[in-house]
Amino acid sequence: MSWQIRRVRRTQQDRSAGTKAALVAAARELFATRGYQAVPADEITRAAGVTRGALYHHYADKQGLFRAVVEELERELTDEVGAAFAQGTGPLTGMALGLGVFLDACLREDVRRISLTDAPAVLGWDVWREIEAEYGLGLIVRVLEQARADGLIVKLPVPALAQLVLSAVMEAARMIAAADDPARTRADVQQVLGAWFASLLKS
Amino acid sequence: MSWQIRRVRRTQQDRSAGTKAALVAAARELFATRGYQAVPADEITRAAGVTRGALYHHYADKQGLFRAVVEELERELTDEVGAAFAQGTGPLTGMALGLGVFLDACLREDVRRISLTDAPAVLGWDVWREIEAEYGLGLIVRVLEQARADGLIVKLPVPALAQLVLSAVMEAARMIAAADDPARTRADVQQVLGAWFASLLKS
DNA sequence: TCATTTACATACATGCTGTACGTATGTAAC
DNA sequence: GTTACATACGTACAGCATGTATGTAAATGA
Repeated sequence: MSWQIRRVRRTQQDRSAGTKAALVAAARELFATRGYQAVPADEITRAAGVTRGALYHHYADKQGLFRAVVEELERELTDEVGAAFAQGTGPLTGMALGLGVFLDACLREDVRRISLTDAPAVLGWDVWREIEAEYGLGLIVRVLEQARADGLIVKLPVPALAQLVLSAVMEAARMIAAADDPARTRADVQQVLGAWFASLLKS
Repeated sequence: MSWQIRRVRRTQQDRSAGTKAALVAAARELFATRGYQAVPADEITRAAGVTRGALYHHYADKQGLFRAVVEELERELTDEVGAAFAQGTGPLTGMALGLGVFLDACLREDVRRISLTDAPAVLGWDVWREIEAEYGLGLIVRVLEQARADGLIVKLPVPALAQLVLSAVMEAARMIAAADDPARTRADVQQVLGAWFASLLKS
């Protein structure tokens, strides 16, 4: 009988899930603070306690890992905003609540740097759009379609409207993040966006 | 008497201006078709008929050259849009004309790829914003301030409004460029933006 | 005309990515 | 349980791109 440490037997799925989670978590933190380009893959794997071999086994390339990080972030964000929206009594108050939660979330370093700054450039706008369609944009489209079905908003092409609203909201978040006076900037953009949203209402 | 080609004597300013122009022109074309990251500096200099030595003599780094390209593009764009705006009888018709010219211009490969896609990521949003403030954003701010001074539009914080309008217009251009049916998409976004702009008018 | 600065070329050092290949661990058949 | 295979990872290597250091030719000014 030996006292040597006996390696616990883990299933392959567990191993994969564990290292992938470690990679995504490490990458998320490093990308958030220093940006995609400035972080070598080697540093990510070291932080995750593995080597580059593991990375290139689970992901096609560095972009693949980045995409996994982006999707995790988007999923979280959409859940938060969706939950806030659901707190509202109707689509209108819901939109205001959702906007607030979103703008708050966009102050976090990871969201700012990864989703708002790097994602479109690293993945390309087409892939980025594809992801957005499933998360943030999808949420807005559903809300707007519901509101139009209820006869609450004017007749406008919903897909185009949703996309433009999303881009404006994201730009608003970037402005707040970069502003000298974030509180004032936030008030300004909320006023502008609020006026726009109000103009969508049927009189 | 020799038949050998005699090198014309050129001033240093001419030499510099010539190679810088050649570098910017070559870089502009290559960046437009394949994007900043995918184009090695060596390829640019070869297309310009010089070596990397010339590049690093005139610009601090590859980004420096990219920035020069971006500024040239922005200058041209702002001139075109500004001219279209001036054709209008008032700020309102001018805005419509300017929007049309801008959306057309954004279909060009160089504008799409360099200004709309790569610029923010390569230069960083802060530098990009700085450039925009001098060109496109500057134009919109002047127009809006004039319109407000004339009592034509409602009271909203102009800087925030201008920035959000610009981002929406740029996103509209990206949408058209990426669309399966550009004509229809263009009609849709113009309808949405038109409705927004109209809502800014004082009743 | 000679010294000095400017414009460029060449050669080099470094860092990062992706791949080829080797090894260890889990999994399934007999 | 042993054998055969698949999966998960580590290591070593090759290629490429950037930026810099250094050398050379052209222009400028005294």
